[in-house]
This record gives sequence, C-alpha cells and structure tokens, in this order.
Amino acid sequence: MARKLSTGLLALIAQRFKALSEPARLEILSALRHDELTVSELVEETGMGQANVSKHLQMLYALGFVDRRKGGLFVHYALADQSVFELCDVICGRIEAQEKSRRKLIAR
Amino acid sequence: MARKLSTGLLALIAQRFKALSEPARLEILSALRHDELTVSELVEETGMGQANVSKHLQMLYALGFVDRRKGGLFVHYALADQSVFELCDVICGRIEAQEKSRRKLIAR
DNA sequence: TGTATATACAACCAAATCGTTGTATAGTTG
DNA sequence: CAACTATACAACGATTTGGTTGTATATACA
Repeated sequence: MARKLSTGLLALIAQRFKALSEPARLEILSALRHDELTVSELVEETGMGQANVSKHLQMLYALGFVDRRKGGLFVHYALADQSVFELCDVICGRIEAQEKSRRKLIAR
Repeated sequence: MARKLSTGLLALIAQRFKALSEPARLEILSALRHDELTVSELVEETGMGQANVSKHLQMLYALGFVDRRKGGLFVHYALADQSVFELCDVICGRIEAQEKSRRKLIAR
C-alpha cells in the first residue's frame, strides 16, 4: 500500500466501509453467504420491508458487493465474492481481543 | 467464522465499520501510520479543527483503534495495531478490480 | 387484453452525524 | 498564585441516512 493514501482514495475506501457500517446491509450480505436469493426471499429472511431491502441492494450492487441476475419476475442477488467475510473476520478478531482484555481487567 | 452471524455481533461489526466510514477518521489513522502524534500535531497534519480531531479520536479510542499516552500537557495517540491497513488493503483490492472491469467495459 | 406479482423508485419523516463554537479541565511555567 | 496551553466536552445547526408509504415498471398468466 502507498505510504500516504490520497484524499480521493480515502474517500473511496470510506464509501465502502460506510456500505458495511449498517447492520441491515450486513444482514443481507450474511443471508447471501451460502446461496443467492431473490428480493422476496431476502425480505422474508430478514423481516425488513421490501422497499428497504431494495434500497440497500441498490447500494450494495453499485459498490460491487453483490451481483444481480434476472430470472422471470424475480431478481436473484448473490455475493460478488467472499472478501466481505475476510473483512468481518479481521473485525471479529479485534472484537474478541478487546473482549478478552476487558475480561482480564475486570478479573483483577 | 460462524455459519450465521448473530444480530448482536452484526451490530458490533457494523459499529467498527462505521468508525472507518468517515474520511476524516481514516485520515487520522493514516497520519498515525508511522509514528504516534499529539492531538495538536494531528490538527496541524490534517487541517481539521481541534474539537473535531478530539471527537474523532474519542471514537477511535473507544473502539480500540488507537492507544493513548499522556505526556505532560500533551496526549500522544498511536495506532493500536496495523489491522486497519489490512482492511484498507482488501477494500483497495476491490476498488482496483472494479476499476479494471470498468475500463474493460469502456474499451469495448 | 386484463389481472396479478416482483422489483424499483420517489417522497417523506425521524434519527443520527459531522463540523463548529464556546467552555471546562488539567497540567505547565513564571 | 496567576497566566497560559493542550485537550476534552457540551450544545448547536446543517446535512445525511434509514425506513416507510405510495406508485411506476416489467414480466407472467388467464
């Protein structure tokens, strides 16, 4: 990685992080982890409103997190790749480490 | 990673992503990449207001992205670890791939 | 062709968030 | 002690954003 990230690149990176900063969108991505789903299936799976799911999907699609395939009346969405979960893994590692050190502090 | 991420964990993960979803905070982290800096130095480095820098630092500290050390009148902030840049690397990989496929589309 | 269904989209409101201004706190220095 | 400096914090206005409601579009089917 470059020594100093340009302001422009920083903005692009921030944009991606922002897409992942909403539990609703993470839930959608998580639901898509193992197979593709239609919008309706995502609505059912997540319990969110249809328009809401659709809006989140537009953002995830625009930023390349999901792929889209039209089949008849339905639109099938799928994960573009698994890198989202790499990111989550790094974050989870951080959370666990913090949790561990927090427990250690309390134990004293 | 677990097959299905719990809603609670999803919220924790989203919280971390949100901290990274602001260019100003990424810029602060980027400035801290190679050595620790005081708040004043960060203000100078980034051109942001002091109160603004301080507020962002509070969030980054609360979420464990930076460490804090008080020396006299100054408070020195440092990166807690380099994992932020792992995350940025994954994102940058995505951005480059998208850019590449975008160019390919236009070339046609 | 007419009806029904799946998805997208615009408009709206409420809540969250960014940056600023002003002030409080803590530590330093004369 | 008094003046000064670095940092944190509260409050405020402007902007953004998430979710909803209502509607438009497109495809299927009778």
